[in-house]
Amino acid sequence: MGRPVGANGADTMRAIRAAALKRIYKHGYEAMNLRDLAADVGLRVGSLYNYIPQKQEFLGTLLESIMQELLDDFKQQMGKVSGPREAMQEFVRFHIQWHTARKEEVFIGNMELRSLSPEQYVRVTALRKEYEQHLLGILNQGKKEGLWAIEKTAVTAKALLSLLTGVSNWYREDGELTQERLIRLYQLMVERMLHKAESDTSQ
Amino acid sequence: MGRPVGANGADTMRAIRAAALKRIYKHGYEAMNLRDLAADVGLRVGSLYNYIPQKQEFLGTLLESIMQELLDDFKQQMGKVSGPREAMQEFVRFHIQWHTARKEEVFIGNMELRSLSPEQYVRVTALRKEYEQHLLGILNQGKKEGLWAIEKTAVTAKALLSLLTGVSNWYREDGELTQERLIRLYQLMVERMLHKAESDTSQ
Amino acid sequence: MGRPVGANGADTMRAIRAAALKRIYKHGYEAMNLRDLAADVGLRVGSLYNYIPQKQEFLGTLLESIMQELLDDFKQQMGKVSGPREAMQEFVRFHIQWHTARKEEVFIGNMELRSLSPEQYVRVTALRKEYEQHLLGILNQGKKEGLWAIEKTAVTAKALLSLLTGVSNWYREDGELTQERLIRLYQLMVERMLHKAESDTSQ
Amino acid sequence: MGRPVGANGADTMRAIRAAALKRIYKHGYEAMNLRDLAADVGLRVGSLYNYIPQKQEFLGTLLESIMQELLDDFKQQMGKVSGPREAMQEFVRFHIQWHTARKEEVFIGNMELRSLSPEQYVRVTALRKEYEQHLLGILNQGKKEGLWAIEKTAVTAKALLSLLTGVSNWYREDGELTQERLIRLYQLMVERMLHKAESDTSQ
DNA sequence: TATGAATGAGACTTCATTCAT
DNA sequence: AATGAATGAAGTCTCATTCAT
Repeated sequence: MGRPVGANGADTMRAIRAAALKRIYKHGYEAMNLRDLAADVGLRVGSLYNYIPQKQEFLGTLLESIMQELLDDFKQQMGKVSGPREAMQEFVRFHIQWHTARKEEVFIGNMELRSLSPEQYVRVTALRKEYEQHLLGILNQGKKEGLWAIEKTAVTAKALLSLLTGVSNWYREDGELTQERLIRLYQLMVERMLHKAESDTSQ
Repeated sequence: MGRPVGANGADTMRAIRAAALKRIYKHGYEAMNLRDLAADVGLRVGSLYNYIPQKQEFLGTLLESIMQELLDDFKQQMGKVSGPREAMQEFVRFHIQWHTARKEEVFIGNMELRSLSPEQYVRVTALRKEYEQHLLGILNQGKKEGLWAIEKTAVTAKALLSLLTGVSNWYREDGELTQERLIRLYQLMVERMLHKAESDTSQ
Repeated sequence: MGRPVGANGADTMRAIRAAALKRIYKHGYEAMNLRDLAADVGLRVGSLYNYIPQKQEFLGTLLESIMQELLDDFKQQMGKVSGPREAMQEFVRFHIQWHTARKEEVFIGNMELRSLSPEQYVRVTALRKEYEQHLLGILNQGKKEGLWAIEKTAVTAKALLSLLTGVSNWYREDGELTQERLIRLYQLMVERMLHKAESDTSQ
Repeated sequence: MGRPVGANGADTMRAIRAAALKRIYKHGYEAMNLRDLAADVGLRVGSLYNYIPQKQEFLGTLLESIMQELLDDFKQQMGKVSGPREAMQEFVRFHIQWHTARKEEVFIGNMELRSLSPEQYVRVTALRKEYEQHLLGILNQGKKEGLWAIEKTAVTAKALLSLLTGVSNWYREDGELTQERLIRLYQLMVERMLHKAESDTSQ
């Protein structure tokens, strides 16, 4: 009992977040119990409550902060691109980089929406939509400029997000495929997907 | 007590499966409790055990049967296609049809793998791989015939599956987009994605 | 596990109520833990939840039913009295009888109001007020008929209730004082308290 | 950290006592948690332990000091009365004054006896009995002098205490009834209650 | 003195599961 | 087959209390 030497609240909070991320990623929010989570960071379960108000609340803020970080990183990195073509290439690069580097965050950000309370759900999905809007913007711009063969931008946006996000499901950083090559492959696929070919019979 | 009029074992079993599907889809396997599931089909929780052995076992057979049905349906429908081009178009059609018609099954077939016991996991993922192998076969065939610009078939297969499966995340049958048009749009995208364009600088 | 021979829901429910009454009486609602309560009736704590929804809910319905029984008994027993004098004598008798026979109920009905949720509190105190109204009615009637020296009926009603209810705090049925004599003593005191004496200088 | 400007140990201790009084009065000793109590006086829970030894100990000394103050005040104020009649009038006045001015203390002094440890219980109830003895003394004196119609002084003492103490349950200082008038009303009631009337059929 | 960090005990509650009827 | 009654394990959460700083 009492305060152990070297205890530091901010560090512990970060450790809890990291441990929770891993556990939720592996077995899901419902399957993560607080006793194990506490043990991961060297605490007893009661002590967790010095850091989180409720398990449910914790999930909400976790997901919200993940989406917020994604958005922040995105805005920072995408500031200086010029045309839609370059923007799309950059989008692919950014999305894949983030979704391979932050695989766990991304996964639970997609999977655990169903474990949120209604209020939390609204907040988190609002951030997701904001991100999607950026992609839609690029597509619309390119379509307006006549660059791409896009039938319905809304569908294309959904398709692109599925395509790119799927990477996090199978890509392993320690595999033979380097991240740079992975990005190049996807940039190519996307380029082709959007390309206006003569053979197109669309519409 | 006693058997109510009109009750039929097979019907009840089907009702349980359907109710479980809905509940797992909405809030996950862990969040589905047997009391509620029983209530869905007009039973008390104890009576469920006349139909299922254990909650965990039940999940395993549920997922396995879903994958098995997918495979069976696939084999039946894909029997008569000739070349890889036609095969790919058919694959897109089949996958989207199944993934929109059986949205709940598909979703939990992807999401609840982590709730399986190791043995169950092996069995179910084996079926998933078998399905993926069919797609890989088509891609390899097309590549061999020089039809498509494919850098790495493994990556392309993963990419295609993400792309197509993603449909189930957002498509609503009651929306303005008909299923036929949806399929056509995706067939186009896939065609373009695989298309060997002159401008391609790949490899 | 499973259903033991001879288990019967209604009996168990009654036993739980009785055991709870005793425990709350002795140490208060907050100090009553469900493990002990369950043990009192030969159950494990989880089994309690086949009978009660929540500890808090349980308290609410317990108090409500106590007050309701008091009211029901009161109405039944007081049906046939004629004038206010007789009514008052009967009221004293009834109140003391009930408050000595049902000492535990009475005590927690008074003490645990503070442990109720706001909604529960409203419901229970409404019943208490209804009971008090009956006493007020008798007092007003007697005052109208000029029988008694009552300055403020509201104050007198409160005073009488304190006086009579207090009995439950100290009276022991196994003491030397018989219940009949106790009642007689209080009837006398009340009679004198209300008596219009010549020496009265009031008003 | 460190001692805030203007803080004073004795003041803080008083503030804690006052805050505890309010909380225990409202929801009971068990329902008062030290975190909230600390917050009431602008402290964190750990700091409380610079003032109190244990929650349980604290309750004991609190109740003991309340009863001691009651006794001290009583002795001081009742020193100079002469006969039993005057003494009784004074007793009523004193009791009501104290029980309306110190409503919270009085209430918890009555209610939280059950939360005391056995040793604490003995100490506090000894003080209560001492107070009751004073009332008994007055009654016996009056009975000896043939002033009053008292069947059993012990019962009458209990009855009087219930009657008078009950005031604290409903009297509001901001109501229409002044304290002086309240006292007068109760003095009258008590006088009548003890009065030897010709109509008395007792004994 | 005050605080932040920790703990252990124990509370309420949920739930899959069993079994006599 | 269906139900009511029970259980044990485990989960979330609260709280008095301790102690290094």
